[in-house]
Amino acid sequence: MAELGYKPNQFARSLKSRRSKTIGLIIPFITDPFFAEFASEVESVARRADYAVILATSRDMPQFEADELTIFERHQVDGLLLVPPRSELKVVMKILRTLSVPVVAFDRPLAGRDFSSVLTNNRSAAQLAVQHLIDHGRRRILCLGGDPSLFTIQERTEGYKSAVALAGIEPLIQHDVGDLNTIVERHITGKQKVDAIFGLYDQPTLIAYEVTKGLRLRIPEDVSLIGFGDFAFAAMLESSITVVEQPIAELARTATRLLLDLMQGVTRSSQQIQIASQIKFRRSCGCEPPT
Amino acid sequence: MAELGYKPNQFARSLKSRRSKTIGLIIPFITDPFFAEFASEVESVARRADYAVILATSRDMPQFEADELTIFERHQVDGLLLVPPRSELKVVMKILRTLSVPVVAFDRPLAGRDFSSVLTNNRSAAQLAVQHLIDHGRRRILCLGGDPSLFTIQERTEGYKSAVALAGIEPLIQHDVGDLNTIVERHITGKQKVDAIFGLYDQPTLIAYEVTKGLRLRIPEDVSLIGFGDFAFAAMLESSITVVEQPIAELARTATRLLLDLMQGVTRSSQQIQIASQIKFRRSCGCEPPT
DNA sequence: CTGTTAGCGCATTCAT
DNA sequence: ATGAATGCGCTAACAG
Repeated sequence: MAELGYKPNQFARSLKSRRSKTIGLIIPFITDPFFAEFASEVESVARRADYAVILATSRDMPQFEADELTIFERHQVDGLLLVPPRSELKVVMKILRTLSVPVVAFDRPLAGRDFSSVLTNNRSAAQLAVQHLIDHGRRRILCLGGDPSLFTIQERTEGYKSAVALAGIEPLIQHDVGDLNTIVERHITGKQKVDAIFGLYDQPTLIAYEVTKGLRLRIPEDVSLIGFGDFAFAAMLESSITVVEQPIAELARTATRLLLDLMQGVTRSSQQIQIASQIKFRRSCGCEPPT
Repeated sequence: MAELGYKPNQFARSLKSRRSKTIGLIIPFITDPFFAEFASEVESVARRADYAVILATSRDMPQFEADELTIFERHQVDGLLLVPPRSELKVVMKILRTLSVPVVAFDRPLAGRDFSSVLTNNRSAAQLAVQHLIDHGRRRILCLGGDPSLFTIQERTEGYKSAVALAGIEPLIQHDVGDLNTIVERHITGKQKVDAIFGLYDQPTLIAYEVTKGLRLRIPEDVSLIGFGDFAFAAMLESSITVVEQPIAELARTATRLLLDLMQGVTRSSQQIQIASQIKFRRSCGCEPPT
């Protein structure tokens, strides 16, 4: 009979079943390549399970997030995938608790331990990366960039601290304060010259690279460089940049599947899943990677 | 009374009103910075008008697009914003016509002239950019990269052709065929050396830059460079890259507002809107831009 | 101007 | 097995 062009009405169906076949996705910025790839995978997995994805961006502002949560509440999403902003407002947590649908936090945990989360090993991966710089004989390692109020930046910074502490090296940390170009320039030309830089995310990594090259210093000979987080151009640069590569697609698929499982009652209890990031060896650390 | 925590049920409301307060957004790839910024603005404008955005990615495959359209149909989106894939399948056009909601095409037009669209002046902006290279005294200008089956690439290529034709210069076009690195290398070192490159989108522009720098040629002295489409790193590179800057945010806001107007019946007839891209002068073309 | 009611289209129950 | 009836929660029409 469907040949007569019968189309079930989703509204009526939802009214009855109380399910919208929709999941909500809240990320800080869709223009950040990390979150863009995340969103892309979420959408792909969700659609295969016949769920539509409603997108919202929080700009890392808890108030925005709260607004979006109420929108999702109105639209009756069946599940929620979100990257929590830096601080969890009471408002937000309250909405999350009243929201009667499964929630999975991505990239950053949610305060309460009763929420599921899918994270990567920021701390140990950062430690390994910095350890690698030390193995290359580096002793003055600058830890560069990042908003220290973000969970991931905090964790990576801790990893850096552990690595240098183990080697008896004094930590040297410059988070996002003022102009990174100037900061980098000061540290690679001053009397207390730095011989390696660990970029806490893609932006400072690239700045470190460009400033160094611009001052006619060699990478990795004069300054060795590793960044946290891969980015499209890292491999294309003349001295290709060694990075900690986060398995974004796998993280995203895991998070989405976990959410779908929770929604279908397959999994009941909340889960904290951690997936390891790996170092992607290229030239900037001092290794000659296999081609 | 709402203090007792009354929440209207969107399903029931939609069942009655026949409107979902939802718009559908189909883009080729959310991981493409151009479309990511587009999506970001769409979401922002839509939310201010109290509409939720359902995201779908077509991967530039008409079949994917058709699938997504049927999903949107089921979810009863009130309007549709899409970047049409290269060729319009009959299937797709048929669905679009049966879909009884307003449709706005973005970045690329839809075959039928009865669809609204918001585009930029790919052709004339490209022509101006190439003309600018010619004004810098360049005569051997390589037009590089891009899928020639895409509308935007075709238009930009036409702009290039017009500019060189006016100057009596032989066109030299290499679309995406094989390894761009090799192609660039051959063209800047061969006997028929190229003295300028026009990148048709960000990727080939950056490849042109890196290959040139890697071969120790100077930009802009040896090779002058302009790219179509700005990208985050273009301004950060040592020889900052002059680009045709598309007003993405404005394009996106215009498209979304047009869609909202169509949905609310404010605007009835379909509109073709074109917004001009501007050249963003930096160093790679040979200009010394004001700082 | 406030209060009651019918019906949106589906899914589920109950009767046949 | 197939078929008729009820209600999901809201909105709009209508009655008091």
